Amino acid sequence: MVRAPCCEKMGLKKGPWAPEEDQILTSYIQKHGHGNWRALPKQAGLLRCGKSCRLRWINYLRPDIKRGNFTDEEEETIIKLHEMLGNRWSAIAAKLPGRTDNEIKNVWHTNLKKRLLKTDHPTPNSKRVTRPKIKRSDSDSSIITQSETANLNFREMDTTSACTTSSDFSSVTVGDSKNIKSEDIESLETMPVIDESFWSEAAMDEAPTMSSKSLTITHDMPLQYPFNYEENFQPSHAYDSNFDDGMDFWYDIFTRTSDSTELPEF
DNA sequence: AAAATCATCAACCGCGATCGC
DNA sequence: TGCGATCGCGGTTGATGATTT
Repeated sequence: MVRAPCCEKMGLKKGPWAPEEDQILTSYIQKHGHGNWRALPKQAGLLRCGKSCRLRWINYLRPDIKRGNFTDEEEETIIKLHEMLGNRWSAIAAKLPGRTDNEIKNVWHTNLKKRLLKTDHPTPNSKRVTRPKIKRSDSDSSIITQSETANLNFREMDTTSACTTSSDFSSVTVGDSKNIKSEDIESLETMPVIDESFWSEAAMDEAPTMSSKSLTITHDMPLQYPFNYEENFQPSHAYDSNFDDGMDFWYDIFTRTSDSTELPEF
């Protein structure tokens, strides 16, 4: 099999993405989705290879990306999952809504691996020095600042309010927007009862009703730049393959329920 | 203050898996 | 069923800012 020539040989651009390119890619996916990554850049008018576009979208531009530093709980989850799954970053990412495999991989190599070498039993509350997020360049600074700002502003949805699209579920978290602790993955005995209809096909199109009052669906606020999410974004286009795995995970959690209607303390 | 070193993370690369003709 | 095209994953690199010397 003959490989397609790499981007450089085709005269395509490499390296960091410019805000204009982000805008073009975002607009295109909003309007048309990403049927064929390879054809996308040509159709969108980008001098990038499809691979690069896909990576940019998945790791950075997707509206359901959670930004900012990892919480202790998230880090503990990664450590635990890495014990179980090894370097299967995409599988680990599927368990951490809003986080990408690339991001998790980076965190593992730059932070967690070293921490594990120092101590066999790291504690979530152990004091750590967290370096501030690096501002990579002047052109990127607005993106990072606004993204981080956006990340601080979760839009909490009432459990009975409408979740009309699949992407509404893409950042599902439980227990007051916190993430799952590693121990909870092993012992999930007190989870809320979810109506079966929640998981039905129709539920993706219609507003589901959940029986647990303590379950909260959260949704990351869209990035200020370059999105105009509220007006223009079509959530169906945000669908990602990892979403299936993520849903499997949540389904697994919620089906292991007891009579309790309260979530465990995360 | 400058140079050297370290840490971070976006992006690239190559390969195996999967898809579709 | 075979084969080419495409996708997605994991490993790696390199640019850049932070910290240390």
